Order: sequence, then structure tokens, then C-alpha cells
Amino acid sequence: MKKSKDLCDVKSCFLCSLCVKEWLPAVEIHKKNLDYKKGELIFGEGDEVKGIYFIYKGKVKVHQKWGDDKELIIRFATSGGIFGHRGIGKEKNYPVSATALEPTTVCFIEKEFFLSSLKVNPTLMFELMMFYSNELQESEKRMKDLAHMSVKGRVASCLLSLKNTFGLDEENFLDVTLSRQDIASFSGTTYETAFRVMNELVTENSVKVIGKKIALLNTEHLQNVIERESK
Amino acid sequence: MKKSKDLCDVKSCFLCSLCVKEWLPAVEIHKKNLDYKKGELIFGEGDEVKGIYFIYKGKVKVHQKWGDDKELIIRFATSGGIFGHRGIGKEKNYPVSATALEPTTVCFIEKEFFLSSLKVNPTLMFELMMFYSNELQESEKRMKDLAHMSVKGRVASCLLSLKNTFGLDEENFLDVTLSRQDIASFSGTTYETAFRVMNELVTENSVKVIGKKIALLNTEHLQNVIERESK
DNA sequence: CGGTTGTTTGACGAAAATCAAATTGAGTGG
DNA sequence: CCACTCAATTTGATTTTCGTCAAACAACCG
Repeated sequence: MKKSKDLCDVKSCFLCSLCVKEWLPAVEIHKKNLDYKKGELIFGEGDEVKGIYFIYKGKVKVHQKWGDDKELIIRFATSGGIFGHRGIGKEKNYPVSATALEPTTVCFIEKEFFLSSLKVNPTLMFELMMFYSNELQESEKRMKDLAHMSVKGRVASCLLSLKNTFGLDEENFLDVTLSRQDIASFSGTTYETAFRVMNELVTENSVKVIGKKIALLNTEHLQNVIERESK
Repeated sequence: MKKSKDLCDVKSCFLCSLCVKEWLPAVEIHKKNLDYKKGELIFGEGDEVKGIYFIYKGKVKVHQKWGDDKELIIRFATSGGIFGHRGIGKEKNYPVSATALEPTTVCFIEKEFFLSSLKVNPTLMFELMMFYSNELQESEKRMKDLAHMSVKGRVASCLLSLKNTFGLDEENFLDVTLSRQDIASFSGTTYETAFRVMNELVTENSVKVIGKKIALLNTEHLQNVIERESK
């Protein structure tokens, strides 16, 4: 982790796009731009909450340990996204970890400054609340999936969710590199089972796998898999 | 559903306890107090979002259908609690249903008025944000449970969660009456399996069941069950 | 008394986790 | 460039858990 010289100027970052003009200079003073290497831990479960993170460039996974070897990936975030936002609550320590999936630059705002900013910037607060609302929606949707869907449905759902977050390139490859273990952890299943199910989807021609890259050839079919599970 | 003559004056209801003095008269005008019978549907999946609900007295479950006969209970709420709050987002329709578990009086605030109230009342907005933050925390915790815990662990976790929400009376009975089906739906399992697991817990002397009432005799043991699952 | 509905229990099978082993692949140092 | 190691991938076999189905039983009610 080192300090980056770049300043955050992501258009889609709502920290920057929504703050009032008068606030900008203050942000420039208080924010720290930090770089993380691929695989580097940004914060871990139990760490004290220091502030909130906005992704300038890169990709991050937010995950939670389970036993010694298992984990569940809660969500992913990419350029313009937020994480560590649950520190803005009554919890003093993070209940989750965050890890960079690739070289990532974030801008970090200390909790105290961010909280006082919220108080004087209703628009920012409102947008953050909307963000929470959507996260909650998403979270409860996944809760339902995990409760009642088969692994195949969950993997399909997970792939579509990845498409949503990271998008596809011109050849329909997901614009992110994930290990099989990550796919499994995001689907809430084991490495081996995730592997088998991915193979199924490959033989059904809705997914192509080249090394670590995954292409979605037939999202409609994935959607059908999910529908079928919901009957 | 009929209009109640009582006005909401629940101390713990943050709508009332946190709104600025000047706002109170406006609330009195805009709010509608509504009564629901036991089992009555307050709103259903797909219904248009009209506003937000604060529970004056009673108990409510928020749930989601799954197929024809299955459902997942997302959360419970009781006196002083909020529901329908996810309508305060970009969704135009509820993704969930809400049903009264017993005779319930709510105070209902129209979305437009509530939104404009948020804009002029930062404290209210801040508290609502904190509420969202905690809900999100809770939701992600349950997500993890559903993904990696056995049914027994989930039932134990569900019972402790019920204790948290509704509390125990002097004889350690949960202060809520739920059908077995509700226990199953909240634990994310089937009626029969929930039944068997409850029996196990009864023979282990950590739970007592008399008719529809459930007593938690040994919460420590329930906690142990959960711990054991997390290894 | 039949009929309907909810509870309880048993038996079975499907799905998925676990375990174990074989295969591949990617460095690493000689 | 070639062994060698270590980790990741792939596959098969086994076991567990849990959902499903069905039947027995109790309870409630007109």
C-alpha cells in the first residue's frame, strides 16, 4: 500500500459527482489516495473501522471467513464503487474483509470527516442512503437465492451478477479475472461443486472458459436456469 | 384495515423521537394510523410503493414467495419498528410482502411527504441511514448463515434472532406466536425438517414447546450449536 | 360421524459436501 | 533446458444432509 499521486476524478464516483462545490477543497485535503497490489488485503474482519473507501480504479471483493478454509464473497466493487461503508454504522470493527482483485487505487476518507460531511451535505447523505437501500435489496435477493435455489441456479445467478458489476467485453468475456475458488465462494458452494456446475454450463454452450477468463455466450439460457429453479 | 383513532406516540419509534419539533404538526396531518387483523396482508410483492410504515403496536413479518408453496421470511418487526422502507429507493414496487402476525396498528406516511421530510430533517435521515446500515449487516450475516450453516445451526440462529427481536417473558417464552411453517420459512428450510430439528433441540433441553409457544431454556447451548457449525 | 386440516413419523432419493487421487501447470534452481 | 517442487485443476467414489413423499394420527367442526 502506497500513497498515489493521482487525484480521484471518476465521474461516476458519487463522492465526487455529488458533493457540493464548497466541499471539494476540503475533500482534496482530507482524502488519501492509496494503491493496493493484486491480492492485497485492504482491511480484515475485526479491524477497527477508520473510514470509507471509494474506488478510483481497480476491483475489490468484500468477503467473510467461515471456518478455516471456507469463505463467502459478499459483493464485488469496481471503479466508481464504494466499500467499507458499513463502518458508517454503530459497529466499531469491520465484520468483513476487503481484498484487491487487481492493482487498485482507492480514495480513502476518514470516518470523522465523512460523517461531518454527511451532516452538511444532504444530497450526499441521500445518495448514500439510496445506495444502502439498493444494497439491502440486493442482499435480500441473494438471501432468497441461497435459501431455496440449487447450486446450478446460484452459479447462474452469480455469473449474471458478475456481468452486471463488471460488464462484458466485445467477445462476451467478463471483464474480471476470478479464481474458481472465488466463483465458488460467491455462489456459496464448494470448489469442486462449482467446477462441475461450470462444466455443465459449458456443455450447454451458455458459458465458455479460457484459462481464468469466463465468457457468457447465452445469458438467456442462464436466465432460464434461474427461472426453472424458482418454480 | 380501518383507520385507528389513536395517534402514534411510541417512544422508541424513531420517526417520533427524532423528528424536529417544527415537523411534528406536519406529521400529525400527514400520517394515517391503520389497523390490521391477524394474518392480514399489509402489502404484497409487486404492489406499488405508496409509503413507509412505522409499527405503533403489533408484530409484522416481511416475506417473499418462492414457487407456489415455499416462502422465505426476510425479517420480523415489532412495536417501534419500521417496514416498507425499501420503498424509499429506486424500486417502484415492493419486492416483498408484509403480513400482520397479530392485531397491528401502524402509522403510515406517504412516500412523497416522507422523502421531503428527509430532505429538511438531517437527523431523521441520518438515523434512517444507520437503520439501513444495521439491516444490511444483519442481512449479510444471515446470507452467510444460509450459505454455510446446517439446518440445525440456522434454526438455532433463527431462535436467537427471534429472542433479539421479540424478547423473552419471565418464563423464557418468546413473546410471539409463530406457526411451525414460519419457523421453517425463517430458517430457510422445510416444515418437516424444521420440525425434526426443533425436536432435537427439545431433547437437548435447550428449547421447550407448548402448543405454539416456544421457550428458550438454554441460549448458551443454542450459541454452542451455532459455534460448532462455524468450525 | 365423516370430512377437513394440522401434526408427527418413517422411508426413500437427490443434491451436494467431503475425501482422495490423478493430472496438469507454473515456477525454480541446478 | 531439464528435472523437481508445489500449487491448482480435474475427476471419481463415498457419505451426509436434507427435501420429498406418503401414511398414520390427532384435533377440530359442522
